[in-house]
Amino acid sequence: MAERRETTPWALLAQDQSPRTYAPGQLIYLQGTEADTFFYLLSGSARSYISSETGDERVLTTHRSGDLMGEAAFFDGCPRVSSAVAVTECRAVSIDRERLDRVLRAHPELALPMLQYLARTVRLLSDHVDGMSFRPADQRVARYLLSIPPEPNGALRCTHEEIGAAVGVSRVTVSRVLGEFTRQGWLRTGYRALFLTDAAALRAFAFTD
Amino acid sequence: MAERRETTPWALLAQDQSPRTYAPGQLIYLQGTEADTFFYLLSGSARSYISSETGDERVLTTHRSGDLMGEAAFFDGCPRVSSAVAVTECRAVSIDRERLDRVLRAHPELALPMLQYLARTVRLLSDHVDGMSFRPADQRVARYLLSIPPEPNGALRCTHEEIGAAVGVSRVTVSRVLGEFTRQGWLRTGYRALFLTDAAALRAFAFTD
DNA sequence: TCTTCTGGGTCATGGTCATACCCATGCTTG
DNA sequence: CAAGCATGGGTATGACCATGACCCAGAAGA
Repeated sequence: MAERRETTPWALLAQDQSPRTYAPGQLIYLQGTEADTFFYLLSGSARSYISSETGDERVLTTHRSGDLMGEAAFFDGCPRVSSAVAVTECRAVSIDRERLDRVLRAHPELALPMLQYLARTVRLLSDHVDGMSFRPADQRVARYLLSIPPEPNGALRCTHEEIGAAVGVSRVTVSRVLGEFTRQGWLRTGYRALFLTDAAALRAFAFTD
Repeated sequence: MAERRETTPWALLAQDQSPRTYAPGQLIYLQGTEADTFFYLLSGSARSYISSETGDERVLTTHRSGDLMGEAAFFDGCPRVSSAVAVTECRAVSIDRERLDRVLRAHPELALPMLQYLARTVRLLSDHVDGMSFRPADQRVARYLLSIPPEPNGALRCTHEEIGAAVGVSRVTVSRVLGEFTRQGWLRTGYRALFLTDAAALRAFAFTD
């Protein structure tokens, strides 16, 4: 994950393109709409999620600066499978077919990293399927906690609702599970923040059968 | 789906490669192992699935001739996320990094269809996540039935176990759901086969909220 | 300061589905 | 034709988790 923070190959895509700024909470693209562009996120973070007709949402991933967004739907030419919203203020350039063709013709070596990037998305989604098929709610929560990049002071800044949306359980269940973890001495809760006090134990729990 | 049956761009990958034959049930690659090749399926069909430590299996997709297999793990260089086994007798060529590099250098126009193919995999997995997050078991089963290519006589050749593994429910639940569908007059059951007697009604059920 | 809002904790209730049995049926092989 | 085995189907039980309801605490805004 960390190596993606280096200069990405996507810089070539963004050349001469003026980025657009998105305010926190602003929609970047909407599930079901035509995907004639994809995005290269220059700064900020954004969430992509799928939503049901009843309004339930399932967060697929949180994109950070340097990531691509919406490439999958773009490449296979079908409607967007997910929506994306800015979490923090974001700057992103959008790339259309004409531009991609041009850049890819000029820099064919870009194809491999793009395939690699798309493959990572496949892996991410496979993990979701694996989790929902085989892991109970508490393990899914544990794994999600371990996947969040902590703040400098070690705090995991997230609400129960967010965790629930990410792993596919209700807010209530998250609350119950976190209570259990606290009782085990694996974490401590602050206001809208969590602190792992025994990450090793939590990890052991998360990855046992 | 049907257009994939035409001549695929992957023929270029297979040139001068001698295909290997897999007997029905034979393992093609194993979840968790290193992914130093991927496969181009020339004939037959194969299933890819993820499995838990307890032996439960979740079928992700059934590959047919003309498909690629195992590209995702190959491209991001991590262990295989799924296993694959031959369903019928299969012929497939395996492509390693050295060969891919060579072909891609000679035919850069191959990159786009590969991106497109990988993107379809992303969509497929997103549908799995969507289904498991938002759809009850009976709708998932209905959708799966509608997605099976029927035999010439209209029969859907599948066992309850297969259906269950594909949509992530137990054999028992499949049995219960199919019983309900039969009672509704939407389908008729034969030995190891199903016949849709009112596909329209089933479709309506499958795609209502 | 008072109000409002959002996030968090907890309960009872119920739905959904897995598990573990059991039995029925129809291929299949000796 | 018989035995054997795999598949299909039924049922009771219980685990798991969502739902709706309610209350509380801290933050934010007037």
